[in-house]
Amino acid sequence: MKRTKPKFKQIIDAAVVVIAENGYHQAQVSKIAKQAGVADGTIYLYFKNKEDILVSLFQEKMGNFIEKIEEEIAGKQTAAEKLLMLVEKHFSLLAADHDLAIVTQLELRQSNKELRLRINEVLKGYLKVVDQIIIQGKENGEFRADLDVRLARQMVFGTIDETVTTWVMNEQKYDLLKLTGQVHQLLIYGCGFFKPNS
Amino acid sequence: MKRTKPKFKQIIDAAVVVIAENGYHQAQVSKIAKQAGVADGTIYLYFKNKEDILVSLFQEKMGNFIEKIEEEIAGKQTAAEKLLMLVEKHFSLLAADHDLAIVTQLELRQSNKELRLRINEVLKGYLKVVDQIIIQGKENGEFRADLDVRLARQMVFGTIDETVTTWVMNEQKYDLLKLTGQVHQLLIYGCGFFKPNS
Amino acid sequence: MKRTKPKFKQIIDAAVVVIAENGYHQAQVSKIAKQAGVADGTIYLYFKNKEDILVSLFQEKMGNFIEKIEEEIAGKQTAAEKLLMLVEKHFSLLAADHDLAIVTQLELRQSNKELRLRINEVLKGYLKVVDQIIIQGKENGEFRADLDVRLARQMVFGTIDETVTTWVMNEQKYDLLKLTGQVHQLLIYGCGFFKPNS
Amino acid sequence: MKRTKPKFKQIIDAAVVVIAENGYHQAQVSKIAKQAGVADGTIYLYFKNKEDILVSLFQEKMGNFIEKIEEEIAGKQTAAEKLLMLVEKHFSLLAADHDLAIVTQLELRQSNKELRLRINEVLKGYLKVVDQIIIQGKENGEFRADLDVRLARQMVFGTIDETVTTWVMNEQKYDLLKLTGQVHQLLIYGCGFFKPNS
DNA sequence: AATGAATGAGGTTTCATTCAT
DNA sequence: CATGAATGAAACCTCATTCAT
Repeated sequence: MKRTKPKFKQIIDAAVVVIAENGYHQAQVSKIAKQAGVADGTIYLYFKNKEDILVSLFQEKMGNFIEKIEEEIAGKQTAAEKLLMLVEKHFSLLAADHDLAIVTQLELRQSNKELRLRINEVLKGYLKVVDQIIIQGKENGEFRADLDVRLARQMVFGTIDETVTTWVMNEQKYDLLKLTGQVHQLLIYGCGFFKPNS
Repeated sequence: MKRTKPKFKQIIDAAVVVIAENGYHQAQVSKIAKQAGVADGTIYLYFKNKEDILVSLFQEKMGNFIEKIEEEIAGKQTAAEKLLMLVEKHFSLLAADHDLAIVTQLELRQSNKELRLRINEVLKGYLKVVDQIIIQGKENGEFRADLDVRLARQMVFGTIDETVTTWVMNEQKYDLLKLTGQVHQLLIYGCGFFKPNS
Repeated sequence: MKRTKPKFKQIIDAAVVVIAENGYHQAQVSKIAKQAGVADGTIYLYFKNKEDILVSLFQEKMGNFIEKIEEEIAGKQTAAEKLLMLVEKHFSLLAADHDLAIVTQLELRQSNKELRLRINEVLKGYLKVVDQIIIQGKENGEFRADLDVRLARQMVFGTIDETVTTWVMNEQKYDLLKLTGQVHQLLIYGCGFFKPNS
Repeated sequence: MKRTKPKFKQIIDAAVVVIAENGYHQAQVSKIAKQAGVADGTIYLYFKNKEDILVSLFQEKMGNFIEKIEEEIAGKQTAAEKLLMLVEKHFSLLAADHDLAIVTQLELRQSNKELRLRINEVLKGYLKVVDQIIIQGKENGEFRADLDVRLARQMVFGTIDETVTTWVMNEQKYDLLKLTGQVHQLLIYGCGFFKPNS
């Protein structure tokens, strides 16, 4: 399996660095090869084409991402606690890797429609986790019974994503992790966690 | 004033159509000129360069957008009513122009960093409107007093944007406008509109 | 006759200024029109095309040039005196019009082969004057009998031209006119004015 | 070192042929590539841009030029002999390569100011050689003590250059080399080689 | 497995010239 | 006579991908 060979990860990590430093449109294959310490042609022994590098990058990094979040969530009971963990992990994982944050929030979004569709495929795993939390919340009465799962998921992902993007665009000047509590509150209130005043 | 001449709008509208149909990277100036019914060179009598077409497109369309929303909002009293109008207008304006929706949600995001920075400048006007609503809501007690304005704004914009993007990516198969009420509810609950159950 | 109308000269003078200030390749017809205070299209009422402006410019300016030199030379007796006057006038006329000097020595030489051939046609009048001086010098014994007229003419023109070009390239920092005597000496010595040592 | 690779010279030689045959402004990169038998893109593995081809062309050819002349001159004793050798080599090298003569005397002069400045840098090496000959001539009494070195150099270069240009413009119909003796005589007389008659 | 020299398609922009007013 | 908005052809350069070694 190619994906397990050392050069596979080596090239992906090089891609993250090169894209973060130079931007998506200035991340030529030759630059990535140089950063990875291999010849241009070697890239094509591990990846079908340039798009494949980027999709693999997202799969690899986001795969880890989802796995870690699922592990942490498994240990929590309530939907609200799970959501808190999700936000915290989402923030902490990106805050821990500045280059990756730049790549996922800013640079990779400049890719063409086809590539973004394939990236969205990868994202679906993450969105399913969110859906499960919301469904659980509705079932056990934490959240409103009339909550639309898809819309709630869009609020959760949209809010988290917009928060991280704003943080990256502000050059990560403030502490993203400190926002966890307030963002979590926005989300669970939006989900009707506390019953509207009766 | 160039921006008032008929060909200025003519070229911008042509750009929207061409980008929506062919994608950002396949929207050559010659295609836009052909669609607009002018010569390639004529484009450059009205725009400094290709980037200027795209920025002007955004300014023109989003400018209208913000103006219309501000007008409608002015007639409303409460922050919740204003937010409802904002969501409704945002959805209805994009639902009314399928091509424009594709361009703003998917295609224009592929532009390079410099162009996106200039687009963000235009967006700031929109975000200010959101901020004002949130501030009013906090002041008159509709919203939580401990609500962080910036985070709330990010939730509002992130949720709306994510909702529209999902709708566009699903090829606009369902009625975006029908989501208005539920999205609005998510947002005002998130803002603590109804006091947590006491 | 078009050439006598005021706008004809007006446009030519504008061309000299624009070319001197912007360089040959940045001297667009529209810039010349603006400098001349006329519309772009008006240029084409007085000149067949852009090349015609440049050839006319050279004819007009160099025509004056040759006329003035011929007048001055007519009053001199010996070939050596005539050559001195030629050098002096050549230097003084270009030193008096810095823009024209830049245009003739640097900018107009960037024109294409065809244009340069037409410019050379105009130059022939000047070269004939030089030839006549050299022939007279040979006939009356001032110059060597074995002097090749064509080569001598090339020395005269080449030396004067190179001197002026160097002066222009040095941004006209020193006094060109002060070189007259020494340049003259180079030329008449080259022509064998003083008999080789016997 | 790129400059030593065979394709470097191959492309430069192709550029000389293409420019000589088509003229400076009709010498597209694609034509040069075709003539050199390489792909368009290959050009850019050896040259930064089109201008770099032309500067390198001049450096390469004129570099050889200056080297050869310096070698030949080293074997001569007097300034007059050295000057004779300079004229002879200058004429013979250009007479031996008709295309190069066209390129250096006519076509390359159409280049823009920046390119010509870089070409002039290369020329300075040639002019230094001339200066040294003149200075030697003055020191050992061959030439006039009051000879201005800079003006004399301008005469030498101006005369030689004008002679070659005229020969090229006359389509190289006559034998340039046969002019060597007479041109040499013009130059050394101009330098006062034979004392003026006393 | 690894290399890296070579390939070649494709698009933005300028500007001389025209012609309807 | 004069205008100036409109035209449209034409070329440099980049970079993902290949393949002989």
